[in-house]
Amino acid sequence: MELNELEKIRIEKIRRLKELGIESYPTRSNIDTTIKKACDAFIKAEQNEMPDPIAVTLGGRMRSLRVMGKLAFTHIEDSTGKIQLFLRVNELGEKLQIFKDFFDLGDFVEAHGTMIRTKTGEISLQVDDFRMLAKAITALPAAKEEMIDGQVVRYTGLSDPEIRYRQRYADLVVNPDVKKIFYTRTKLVNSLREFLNQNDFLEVETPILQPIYGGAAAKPFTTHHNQLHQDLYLRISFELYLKRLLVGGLDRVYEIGRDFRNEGVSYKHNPEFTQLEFYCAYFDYLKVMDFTEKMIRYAAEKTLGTTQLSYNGIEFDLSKPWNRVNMREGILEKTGIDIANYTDRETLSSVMKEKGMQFKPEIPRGKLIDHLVSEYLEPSFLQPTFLYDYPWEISPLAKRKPDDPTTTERFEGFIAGMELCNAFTELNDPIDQELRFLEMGRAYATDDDENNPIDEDYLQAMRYGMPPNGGFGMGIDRLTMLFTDSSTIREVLLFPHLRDRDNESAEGVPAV
RNA sequence: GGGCGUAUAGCUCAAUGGUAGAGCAGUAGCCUUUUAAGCUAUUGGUUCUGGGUUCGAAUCCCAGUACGCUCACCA
Repeated sequence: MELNELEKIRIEKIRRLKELGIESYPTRSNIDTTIKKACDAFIKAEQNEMPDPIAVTLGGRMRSLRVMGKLAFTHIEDSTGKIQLFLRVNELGEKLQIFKDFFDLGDFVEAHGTMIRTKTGEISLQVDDFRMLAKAITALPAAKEEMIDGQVVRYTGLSDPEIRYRQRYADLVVNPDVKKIFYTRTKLVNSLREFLNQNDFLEVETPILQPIYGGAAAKPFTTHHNQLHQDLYLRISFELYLKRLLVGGLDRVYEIGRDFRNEGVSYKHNPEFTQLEFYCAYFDYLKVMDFTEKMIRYAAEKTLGTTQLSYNGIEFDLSKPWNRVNMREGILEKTGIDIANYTDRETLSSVMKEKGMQFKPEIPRGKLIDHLVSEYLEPSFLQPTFLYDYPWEISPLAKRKPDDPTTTERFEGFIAGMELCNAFTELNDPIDQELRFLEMGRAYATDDDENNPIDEDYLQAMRYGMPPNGGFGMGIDRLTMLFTDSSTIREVLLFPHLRDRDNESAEGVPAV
């Protein structure tokens, strides 16, 4: 490992401390409370006429340091807050020199003393003893502000996005807003769980390693089980396993977990992402719509304390009902094309060409419609919107409308032009399902990557009888983006996927 | 995958083709109520990598790598 100058200096300090009999990484600490608890107790005690002195042992990371001749100030930080340590020669004698010589920003320290207020009124710990808990060798980026010519110059501690994502640990220490995003994310997930649990849903865990992948159209990651000599896929969705559970009599189930898709990375795509899926017996897609509105509203109230959100300058209110747009009507309104009049690929593609639209000419009808939606509808869905009634060709797991077998009871939810969720009245007819699987196989026969093999066992499950039910899937990362006003998915992932930096094995291998 | 852009000290950034700098951090010294501490001095560079042009390259050209934006792809 290559050490820079600053790191060598700190290693030398560790060595010199050892000579003085001081361990830089002791095994145990003697901390007896958190910074917040100590401050709260002190504030409470101050309200008495003659408060008793409060003695505590606190621990944390040194975040600021001001050393003078015979005294020193430093702020230490734990996950509950920050407090100033006040170190004087009066209490510490010669030991103060140890602090001045060997303690640096970033070190974890422990300090015993009495809670006081300094002359400026700041709650502080007047230290009578201190210890190193863990020496930091690499210096944290310095975060400071300075007045230059009347302008506040902010030295952002760490702003290079590459280092921020690759060394998220440093990012979290230095940039407090980052920490806030992940607290919000966890609160959001907790609130969704809470809501589903309150509605009698059962949380379950289904296989991530799957012999047949399905439930979505996406390229999978593949892997191999050595002993079983079996190729396996990382799941691209939970759908087919969760619906098996409805056959088994678990009427309301949900799972929150990771999906993996071997596809492009973008501001709203990461190869692994967190999904919420639920399935509810005896629901149809209209009930799922209502339920979705309630759930997301609940999540906003619980997580943010408000339903008024702003994303990328777009204001929206989750307490209001979402807009509902019928797909056929929506497309007609935006493009003048009534897809009901063009029932095959050729006619639809030729009218689209007449309108001067750019698209791959060979794609099937379903994908043409999908193109119309993503090109002309999605970007206009800035306010929360359900787009509903999707063509059957692109919805192989959704039930057909009773009065129109070419259309399925399916909707997707959008906010700020971004797809957030996808739901339908689930197809529970095993005979139709088999036809649909066969049809999919034909449609994608030329496209190897998306040619999902037929899941015979899933059909077997359905033949035992699956209750009518409504299902729902939502990207948790995207909802977190909306809740934290983050412009890219990487900001809401602790460790977003990045390309290998120094991959020796990749060297000299020509790009395929 | 395409286009555009970025890469310089630990961090944030400067630098007409002509000696590679600043602030913060660091180091040494002074300093008993600081919190942007202050004052004095000072260390620190494979200018992303590899080629090329040139008397001379951080700067211009070519190739590569990583990152960013964007387009394409993506139920």
